Amino acid sequence: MKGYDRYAYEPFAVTVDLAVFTVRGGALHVLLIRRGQEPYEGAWALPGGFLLPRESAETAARRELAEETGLPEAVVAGLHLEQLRTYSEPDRDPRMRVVSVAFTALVPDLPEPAAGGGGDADQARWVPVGEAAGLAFDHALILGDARSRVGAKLEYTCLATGFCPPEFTLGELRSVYETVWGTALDRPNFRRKVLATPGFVEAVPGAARLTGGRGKPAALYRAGPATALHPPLLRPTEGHPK
Amino acid sequence: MKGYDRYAYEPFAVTVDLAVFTVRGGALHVLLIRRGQEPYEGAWALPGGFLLPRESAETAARRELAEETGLPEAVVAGLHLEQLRTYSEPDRDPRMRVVSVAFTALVPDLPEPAAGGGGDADQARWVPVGEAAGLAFDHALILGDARSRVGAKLEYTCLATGFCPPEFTLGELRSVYETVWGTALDRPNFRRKVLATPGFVEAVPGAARLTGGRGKPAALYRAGPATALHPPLLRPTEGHPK
DNA sequence: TCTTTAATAGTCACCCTGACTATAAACAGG
DNA sequence: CCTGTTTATAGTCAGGGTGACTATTAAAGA
Repeated sequence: MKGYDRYAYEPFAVTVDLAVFTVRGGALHVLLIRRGQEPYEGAWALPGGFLLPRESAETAARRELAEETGLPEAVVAGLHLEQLRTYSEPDRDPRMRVVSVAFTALVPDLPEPAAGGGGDADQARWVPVGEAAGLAFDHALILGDARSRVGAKLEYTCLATGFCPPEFTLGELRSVYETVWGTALDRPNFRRKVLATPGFVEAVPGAARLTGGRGKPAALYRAGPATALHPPLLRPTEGHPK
Repeated sequence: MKGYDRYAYEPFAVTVDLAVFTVRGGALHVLLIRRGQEPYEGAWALPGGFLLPRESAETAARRELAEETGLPEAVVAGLHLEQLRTYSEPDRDPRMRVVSVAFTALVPDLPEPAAGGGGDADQARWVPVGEAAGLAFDHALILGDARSRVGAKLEYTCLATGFCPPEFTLGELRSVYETVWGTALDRPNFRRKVLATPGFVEAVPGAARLTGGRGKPAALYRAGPATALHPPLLRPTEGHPK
């Protein structure tokens, strides 16, 4: 706060931008909206918006998330939402100086294409991250940073369960890792590792899921109370031959 | 950017705050300045200041760091500086709405008490983190977050060398870990681990340090090109008995 | 000279991990 | 109805990293 009263300070516009991920059909998807006006009219962009006068960035991010996904407030309140970083390059918005606090969120595969509800976005859609090109502003950079962060977080936190419905099989959980990391994991080893981590998942007392797809029916699990993974679940040979 | 032209947006003041750490005499220290005016006049605070009109937060943070520490620009340009997170609670500053982007920096033990140079702070001082109480604004929260981050980063990155002078002994490096983590580490095991990680440190071709302190003279090392630690160097029993 | 301190070398057992094999239980198709 | 495919689950085995520990060397200080 040095110089607080000495420098003339410039007012900035402050926004939040959200990189909302889900796993759908074996591919990592991100929620994008189509811009309805200049600049970048017609281009796809990350959802987001201005902070209201008495809102923190976290509050604004959760509000925007609820508006864009159409999820009920109660559900949104329980979702994993995390500050990524703040983007403040002077020319990131061609009209004026905008500082944006970026967030990352993980949601299970939603039944509807999202954003039919209260959102005032022109159009909203889940897009495979590989196909998200030509994003407005510096949103490609933000998306890249968010993608890296999510991949890294899977290694040493339990938040992969955030991509899963309330009850899931170990196969579904493994497919989250395989989808985000883009690598295949050994089934028995993954199972051993997850079950050996106390508090990561807990078995559902009821029966096993029956005629889901092909193959032997799998047991159902719920997310456990743990948040960190010790020791971590490292992705294979991530450029570093272990 | 949804609603960009729909909501009336409120202008905010944007600042950077810096948690600058160093290891000195077996204790983790943080750089604090004494506030010269209200609010919190006379209280200690993290160094920081407003973004200039065409500055990014990163640029502003590095500029403030140079001003506060009195280090030459060339040195500051090479220091490790990392965004921590953005603090945007509406009432974090009693006068007006201020959004602050917080950064963490690691510096070697500086010869001078710092901030005699170009800084316009009332007074600047290195303070052991344990004795930093009654900080202005939400700076105690920021300091706590920064401290956690630094501790965690030591586990899976090489940035402990950022606390060391250009050439250092393994004992000095180990003392960085012990100081930040507050735990004792086994000497031989630490040595084995560090030397087994390619690119973490590299031996200095010259001779060993001679009459430093007591004990057998130690070999000198430099920071290597690696930035990540695979596998990580986990702190002992960090609540999770491995 | 003897003690203390720190650096360095080396040992050993345990556990985690990756790689792999085997069995069970569903479905698809002929 | 049988067979092949798919997935879940159980289990084995060797190698590597780690924690715990001992031993040796080389300096400073009393």
